[in-house]
Formats: sequence, C-alpha cells, structure tokens
Amino acid sequence: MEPELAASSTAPATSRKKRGEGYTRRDEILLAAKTLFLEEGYDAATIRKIADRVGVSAPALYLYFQDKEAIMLALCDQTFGRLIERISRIEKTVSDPLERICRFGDAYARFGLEHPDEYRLVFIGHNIPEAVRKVGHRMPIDDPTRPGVGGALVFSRLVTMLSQLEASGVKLNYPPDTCAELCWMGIHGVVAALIMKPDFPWSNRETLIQGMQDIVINGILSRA
Amino acid sequence: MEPELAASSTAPATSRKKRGEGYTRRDEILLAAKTLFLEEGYDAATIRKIADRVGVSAPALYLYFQDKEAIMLALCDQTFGRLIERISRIEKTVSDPLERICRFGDAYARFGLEHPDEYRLVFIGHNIPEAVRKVGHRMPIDDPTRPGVGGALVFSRLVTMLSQLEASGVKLNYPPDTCAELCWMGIHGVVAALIMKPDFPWSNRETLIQGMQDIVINGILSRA
DNA sequence: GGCGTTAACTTAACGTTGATAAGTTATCTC
DNA sequence: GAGATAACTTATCAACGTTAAGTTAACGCC
Repeated sequence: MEPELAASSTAPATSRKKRGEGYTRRDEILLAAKTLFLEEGYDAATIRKIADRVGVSAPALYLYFQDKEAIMLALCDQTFGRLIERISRIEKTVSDPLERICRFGDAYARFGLEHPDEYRLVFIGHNIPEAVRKVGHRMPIDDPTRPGVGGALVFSRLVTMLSQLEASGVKLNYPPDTCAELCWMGIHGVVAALIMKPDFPWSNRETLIQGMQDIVINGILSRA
Repeated sequence: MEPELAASSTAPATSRKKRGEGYTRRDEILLAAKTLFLEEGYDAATIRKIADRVGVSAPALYLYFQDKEAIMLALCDQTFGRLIERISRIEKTVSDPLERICRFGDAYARFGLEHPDEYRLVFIGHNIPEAVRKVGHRMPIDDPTRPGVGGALVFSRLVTMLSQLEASGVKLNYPPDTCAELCWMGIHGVVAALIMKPDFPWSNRETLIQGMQDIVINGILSRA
C-alpha cells in the first residue's frame, strides 16, 4: 500500500511490540506520563501528549490503563515505593525508637525536597480527581499490590514507630495515632510550603525542618 | 430610589437586566458559582452549569468575568475578606499578644475547614495558571483590591503579631519571621491534611488543631 | 413617536479534552 | 499455510472552556 518508511511526526523509532511484550509499552507510557505530569501538571498532560511522546496513538494507552487516573495511580505507587525502601532501611539499622522517628522525619523531609515534583504529585495533590486524592490514606492496607496504597503504608510505619516508642516506656501526650498525625502534619507542612512557594523568602531550610522536628517531638513527649 | 427590589435573592431567573444593573447579574453568578463549587468541586462545576443555575446562557458569564478562574478568584477574595475581618476583630478585642496568636490560629484553621475549596486554591493548589499560583504569599500587598491578594495579607498579620509578642518581652526560640513560618506551616499542615484527605480516619479535628497549636506555640517560646 | 446608541443578552461554532467502537496489522501456535 | 489474538490505528463521541457574530431591549435625544 504505502512505503513502509515510518516518516511520521516526532515519532521515535518505537515499533509495534512483539507478542508477549506489551508490559514494555506500559512502562514507556508510565515514563512519558511521569515526565509530562511533572513538566506541565495533571491537566495539561493530556493523553494525546503522553501518547505522542511514547510514539503511539492515544487510544493505545487504554490497552494498558483503564483511564488517565489509573496512570496517575500507578505513578503514585512507584514514588511511594522509593520512600518505603528508605524507611525500611532505617527500621533495619536504627533500634532506638525515638531515634527512629527522628530519622523517619529526616528521611521524609529530605525525600520530599530531593524529589519536589514527585512529592507534589503524590503527597500534595491538586486539581486531580477525587479518587486520586484519596491515594494517600483512605484505602485499606491489607492488599499492598492495590494501586494507590503506598501513602497509607508510609503513614502506618510512623504509627508503628510511635506505638513502639510508647511501648518502650516513653509517655506520650496523645495516643500514638494522634501523635503520628501531628508529626506528619508538621513535617508535611514544612515540606509542602517549601515546595509550593519556592520563591517566598523562607528562613533557612535546615532550620525550618530541624525546628519543626524539635517542636513536634517535644510537643508529643509528655514533659516529666 | 429603586422602584422595585424584587430581584434580591430569588431572582426571576430569566429576566434580562435593565440598563444600569448588570452588576446584579454578576452577583447572581458569584452566588451560583459558589454553591456549585462547594457542591461539586471546581472541575465539575462547569460554566454551563453555573449559567444554567443563574438562568442565563453560558457565554453571558464572560460579560462579567474574564474566565472561569476569575470567578473562583472573586470568590476567594470574598471569603478571604471574611477571614481578614475575623483577624481584625481579634486584633481589636484581644490585647494580649500571645492570646492574639492563639486566636489567630484558631480562626485560621476554622476558616480553612469552612472554605476548603478556596483554601485549596489559594494555599495548596498549583495546577492553576501562574497568576493564581502566587496568590498565597509572594504578591505585593500594596493593592488590597487586586484579585487574590488575601493570602499574603493574612500571613503578614501573623508576622506582625509575633513581632509584637517579642516586643512585649517574650523570648522566642527563633526570629519572628521564622516563628511565623513554623506556626503557619504547622497549622497549615493540619488544615491541608484534613482538606486533602477528608476520608482518612483522622483523630478528632479539635484535638488536632488544638494539639498542633499547643505544640507549635510551646515550641517557639523560649523555655524559662 | 421615531431614531440611534449600546448594554445585555443569545445562537452557533471552534478547538481540545477524555474516552469508546470498530476495524487493521503483525506475530504467535498448530 | 490457517486461525487466533495481542497490539495497535482510524474515526468518532459528548462535554469542556471560550470566542465570534448576531439579536433584543432600554435609554437619551430630537
């Protein structure tokens, strides 16, 4: 019919996948989507743009994801996975419960500031659909393969750490869940502010992070 | 003055406005938009739905607002004006500097939870075009009538309060700006979390707000 | 009372968006 | 070879924000 020269627009040399290798395309889509989401935001990163960058037609994305939201969810899990890895490393190497929590906060804040775009994508959420916004917390944790459960996993680690702290004999001003929520909210407030308003003349970053950490940990520890 | 005032709130939706009274329609649009934004969220509240509720065609909205965003911004200023009012009332009725700050935090948190959409747009959101994005902080405050300046005004009040607290002889652990940032970040963390993850089984709201307030204020006050 | 101006609208349409239906092509197994 | 079917495309949908261009009605003025 036609010359088989694939002289299309900006289409890369990606050819049709062989039979058993569709998952490869799935990963390509995720990579392209991640880049575009971070570059332009959720709304501006249209499925057509994503498909274009992959070098494939737009409906092809629906072979691998139920809808645009599902792409977002998959990316969320990817990001959460990296954080959870770091936290696991802390749990393995640090035994003192209080020290663990400090290290958790440190790792959490550092992770956020080192990957501001991903943090924004996952933890802050913006104009994104309802289902995606719930990613962080609402879902049941019993099935870790379920999309969008990573946030809950991260948070539950903090709760566990605080329970262990209490079990070790340290008196807390609130129940462990409440303490965890307050700790997370404080650190998240710092990270979110620094990420979302990078041009504001904030005080020194380390001062703010360390300051909030001190404030929050002092605040939940019952004063003897 | 006015012969008939029949169109105050339950307006005859389909009637064309008389010559000098276009601003009346503007207010109707704002009211309808506010209701719809709160009922269904920003995205789901389409221009056509808003126009429908007003009883007017969709393009008619563009006679009064540059675009959909401008409607939201107008609503933001409207509601932030109320927060600033509350803060002003606190400043007038409460003389003790520390008490002022507590009341500020209380009013701020309550306001955020009462107006989650406006709060999200101004203090959290970022997916919105550049002009709206800076709304929170970086904006010049010299023109208070400028759309979207409410956030910066609110924050500057807190800085002032903390400077006054220090001037009153109370020793702080950090400079007033840093203290203001930490206070704001803590409370913002609570409000943002409650707004963005409304379905998570958080601890009692009042406990969290009051708890963060205690934590943060204790944290910035130099321990004697 | 008629006329011109113009504020206050309407209808029609544009370009995109996310998503679906239905058809096509290439690779596998037999 | 002949099916079967994974991988993909083209054509199309309804809904979105927004614009262009035309219409209606209220006023001042002669």
